[in-house]
Amino acid sequence: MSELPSKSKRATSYDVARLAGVSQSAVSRCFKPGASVSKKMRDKVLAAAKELNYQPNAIARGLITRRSNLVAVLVSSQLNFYYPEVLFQLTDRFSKKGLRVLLFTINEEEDVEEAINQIWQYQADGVISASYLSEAQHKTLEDRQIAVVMFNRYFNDIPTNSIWCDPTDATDELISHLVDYGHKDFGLIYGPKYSMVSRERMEIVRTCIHNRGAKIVGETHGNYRYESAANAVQELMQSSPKPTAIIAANDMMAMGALDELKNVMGRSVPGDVSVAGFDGIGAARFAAYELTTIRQPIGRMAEAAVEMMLQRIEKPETSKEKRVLTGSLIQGMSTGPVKPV
Amino acid sequence: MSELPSKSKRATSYDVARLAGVSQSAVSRCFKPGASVSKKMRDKVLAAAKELNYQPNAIARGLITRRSNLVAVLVSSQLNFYYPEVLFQLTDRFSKKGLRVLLFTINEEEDVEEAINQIWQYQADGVISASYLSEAQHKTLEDRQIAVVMFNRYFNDIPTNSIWCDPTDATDELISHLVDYGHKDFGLIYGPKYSMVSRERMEIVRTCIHNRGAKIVGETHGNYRYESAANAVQELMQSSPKPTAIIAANDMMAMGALDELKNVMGRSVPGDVSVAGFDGIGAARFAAYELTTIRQPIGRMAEAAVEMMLQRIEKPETSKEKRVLTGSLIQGMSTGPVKPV
DNA sequence: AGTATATTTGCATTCGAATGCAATATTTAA
DNA sequence: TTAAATATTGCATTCGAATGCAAATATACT
Repeated sequence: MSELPSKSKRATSYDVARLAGVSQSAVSRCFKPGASVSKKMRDKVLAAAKELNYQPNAIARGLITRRSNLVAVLVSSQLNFYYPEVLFQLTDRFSKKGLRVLLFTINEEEDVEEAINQIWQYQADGVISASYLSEAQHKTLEDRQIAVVMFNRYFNDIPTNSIWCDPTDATDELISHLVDYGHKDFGLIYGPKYSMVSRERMEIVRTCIHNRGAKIVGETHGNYRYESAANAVQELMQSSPKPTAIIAANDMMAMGALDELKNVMGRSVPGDVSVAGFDGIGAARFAAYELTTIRQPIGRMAEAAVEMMLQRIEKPETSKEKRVLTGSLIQGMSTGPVKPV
Repeated sequence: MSELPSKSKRATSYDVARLAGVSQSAVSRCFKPGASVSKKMRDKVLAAAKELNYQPNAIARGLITRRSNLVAVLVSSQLNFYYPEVLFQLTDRFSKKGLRVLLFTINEEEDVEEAINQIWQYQADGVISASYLSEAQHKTLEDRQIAVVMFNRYFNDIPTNSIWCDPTDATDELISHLVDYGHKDFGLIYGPKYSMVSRERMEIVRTCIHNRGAKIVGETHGNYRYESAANAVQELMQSSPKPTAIIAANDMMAMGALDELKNVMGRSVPGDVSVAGFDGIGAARFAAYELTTIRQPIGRMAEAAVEMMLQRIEKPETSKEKRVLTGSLIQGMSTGPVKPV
């Protein structure tokens, strides 16, 4: 008949217990899903909890249960619209499963180390990496019993829990379309040299091009960002013969390439040059681009990643798994027949 | 001489203390910045800590200090490139200040309630809201002593800690340019009805237009997303006289409007119609758009928000503050003189 | 009713680090 | 050299919820 509860001080399970006239353990059990509690007890406790605005303290809970229900998500902070899409998809889904997202943006290699430290300090239950992560760093996390799921990357040498998108079929479809359209000379824009995704995608592209009897007249690198495509295109257009089709390792660069061709170099797309990318980000569908692209099913990939993460957190010992979804070709307006000479 | 440390079990401050032959309190103090520790002690402890891979457990620390060093960030999950930019800027900066970001994506009103619950459970020290937040919800957070900083929004009726961007001068500059270019008939695309940002921006636009002796020939609403601009533009172009300049409440809609005009309706921009937006997002600078827009200094706003948040967390009692930065006009290629008839 | 069984509840302890206070060590001043 | 002042260290307790185990209560069965 005296304490004002929530105003100055947060109510604890003891406060609720006192008000409801039961033990603290009882309160705790009322907030634990499968626990053994009678209906009468639960009603009493929940009423008291409501009155005091009580919500269990996740910090205290985490301390004793050794489960923080936090998942760290590592994404690159570069201006590549792919990352926000992935991040938001993951976050929405984790929320629904009762996990909170601790966000880490990665600019440079060192940021990963710092993130790993923080992840360890905060006892995150798991990590989704959609960013660089060395094998050593991966191992550090595993050693510390933190579940790791790699999003759109994996290691060749060690088993990894990962979600991967296989663009092979869609790429073949893309290239054969282009070849059917009369394209024989291709220019390729890779992502950064260290990027496995880029290497893998472009390797498939190369193979398909050769299989279809066409050839690569120029290859260069960008850094996955829009701006980096401008130089790349300039360089490719120096080749002789000039490419009639340009494939970029992601949509951001494809958009940059398309803009450079149309708006700076005054070429028409797809009239003079066809352009295609990878990812299928939202912006690729904007009318200014209508990009032909190999789409990753980001929603389904996120779904799979979340599922795998829950799995790993529950049963850390089960063997590693690589889940592969397939990319699909989106036929946009940025590719078309070669202009008759 | 027996326990293997990190492999199966995480080292605690006690383990470090034992190895270094000191007390647990000493270990704790070695990890607290300003604490009283001799050099000898610190060296011994840090060496032991290193050997055991020890990092203080943020969860346990949070329990006793009542500071989680977590900041919740609420952003809308809609596909509007403005949010990721803000989010990443905030996250980068919070990291540097030793705060972790707990991310909440908001789809619908109810998500906010859930987020508030989680914030309470996780004892977040503060909340940055770049999303809906009702006065009642704001009050709930304040009552619970959680620092709240509103990003790009504020309440009229109650004092709020907020960061706001004032576009007045830049808008006046924009409109006067347009009027000088001969524009007399304006079409406006608002954001969603409930959006204060939209209302405020467009009110300024209206005022400027009237002050300059031009007139508004059509007004309609979008939902801030790219796609929503298509209908809006169709509607505006039914007006008579038709607008020669269209101002959208954000860049996403301006981009959508521009694309609808150019690529669907076959008008030239800025030849037939000039288009301008608000925000100054990265995509607005793409060559396909080169949007004229009123830029928010997102980096500086994020900086200010982080600063204010730290301030609030340290000294919750200091009086509320609204910090206003000014927007600036970016002259792109999407606006120009009216075509002579 | 009386016993056996199943369900609820409470007690006491635990998780890992921080901190006020007292005890000890070190430095300074005289 | 010694007393006084200062800097370090350790002890013991605290934060708030979860849980194994034992005690108490309810239910089922004969």
